[in-house]
Amino acid sequence: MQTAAPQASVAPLHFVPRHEGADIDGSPAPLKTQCSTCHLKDLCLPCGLTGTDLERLDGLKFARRRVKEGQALYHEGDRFQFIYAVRSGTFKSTLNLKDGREQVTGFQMAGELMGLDGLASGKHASSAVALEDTEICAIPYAHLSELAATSSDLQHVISRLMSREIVREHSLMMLLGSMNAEERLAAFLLNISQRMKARGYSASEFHLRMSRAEIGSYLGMKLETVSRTFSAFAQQRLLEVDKKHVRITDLAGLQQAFDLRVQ
Amino acid sequence: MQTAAPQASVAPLHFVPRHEGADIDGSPAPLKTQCSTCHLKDLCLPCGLTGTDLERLDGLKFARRRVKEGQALYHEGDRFQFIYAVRSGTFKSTLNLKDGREQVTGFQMAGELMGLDGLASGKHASSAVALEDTEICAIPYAHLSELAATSSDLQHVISRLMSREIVREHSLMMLLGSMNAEERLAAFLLNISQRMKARGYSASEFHLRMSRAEIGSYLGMKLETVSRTFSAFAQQRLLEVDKKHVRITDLAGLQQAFDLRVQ
DNA sequence: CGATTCCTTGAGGCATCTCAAGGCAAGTGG
DNA sequence: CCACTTGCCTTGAGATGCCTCAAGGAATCG
Repeated sequence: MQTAAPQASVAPLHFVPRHEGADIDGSPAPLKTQCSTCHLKDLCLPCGLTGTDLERLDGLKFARRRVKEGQALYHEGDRFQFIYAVRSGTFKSTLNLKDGREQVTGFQMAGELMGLDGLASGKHASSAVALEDTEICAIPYAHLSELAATSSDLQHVISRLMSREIVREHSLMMLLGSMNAEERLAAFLLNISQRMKARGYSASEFHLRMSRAEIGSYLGMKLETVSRTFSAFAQQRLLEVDKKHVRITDLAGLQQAFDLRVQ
Repeated sequence: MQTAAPQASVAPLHFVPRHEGADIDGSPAPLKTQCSTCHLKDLCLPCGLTGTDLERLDGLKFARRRVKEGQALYHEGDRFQFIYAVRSGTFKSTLNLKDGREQVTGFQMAGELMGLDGLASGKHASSAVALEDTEICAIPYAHLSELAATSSDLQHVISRLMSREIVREHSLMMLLGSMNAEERLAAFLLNISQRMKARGYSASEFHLRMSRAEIGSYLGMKLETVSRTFSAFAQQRLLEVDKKHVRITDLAGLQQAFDLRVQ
């Protein structure tokens, strides 16, 4: 699935086209990708910005790019140069374990940022792989950084986004540290549900882009346990499930399965 | 142990003295606390800064403060105003679970920052409690933010510190998601060992400031399991343990207990 | 010196893992 | 178009690692 051994990959621009304004597959794209007119602006980087700050963000030049299902956007160890914003589709972020297995550390949907972990050491600390055909914006960090120097509001937005990532991981630690299988899966589904809703999709019925094994890795359980827990929820009439298609029929009940532990 | 209900506490300056340059207990402190001359400058906020940037950081005015064992520096839900740097002693960061238990999300030692998670929403997302008598610097975020606007290097340092926190949590997720009890405790001890070494203390012999229950919460296991795993390591002659005092006698062996899984 | 807190250890239970088998859907090559 | 492969999911049965419950020891404190 990976196109290069994580440690061997050194070409920083491997997947990123140098020519702005065109997709990697050659199909035409807007000459200028602007944040201010993007339909994701309330979820993504520009979130919270208005007026001059938002206009200033339009000074940011970046490439849009398609990443096909199964392809990696970047690998663990790649040089950090870009922050990526998901335009469409879903990604997983993973760490590699010594024994060849992978640990999924997150799933990213439209409007969400990837790659912030690369800032610490200048190299990406995780890999990002598309779970379906996707489109992303590759934002040069150096350029974003320059721009942030001209606007404290923009700088604040970036800091806040990083902080949000920290908070997100806190709650995942809580999940991994103190919940049982049902609570974990309930928490996961409710989180997906919320994020779907925020993107204008149904909160109660959606298609999961990730496999049972990937959900399991993310939630710290085996794929068989994920499957059994789905079946258990179905039997409790909390949801209907057919492979990757999920319909939540009792949101309150699912909430309760999760709420038992969490504040 | 908590001096106020997490949600009820609203006074942002609750624990922070307004008069700079004096400790909370009235004992004299340097009139001006400067980063450039701090013995922790290579571990803490100034890490990586030199010359004019380091000098600029000295423009930052902040209070030093003692927090006694068991006292909270801030509570989950408190208004976010300061970033805190540990000058001496150890803290734990915790999240509150609905059932009254707590989840430990991290331990902070001298030179490490706390409170970055509060940026996301303007309220602290976790609580910080001293595990021994401690001293901290309370850095007003607004002020730091202003200063960062004048120096892209300083701004970069802050971003990098936040990124480091994200990376740290990634590895903890890996630990919680895919390791057994021995691997978890080995990883924990090796991490403490490294951090002690970085602070000029022995890497092989140290005093743990946290209880078995706190270690367990952090590592996602019960205190009895922590205790049993310590005993197992002692029996394998990897270390000697007497309550909170630990002496690692076979660092390589401990590495191996941990390395089995992790890259 | 009793109360309290923390740690250790044992015994038994249970949630999750492991191993295994089979079904279904999509892709592939004859 | 069909046989075959492959990937993913589900379910069962048994194993096991960690949890739960319980008791006792050691250190600390008022």
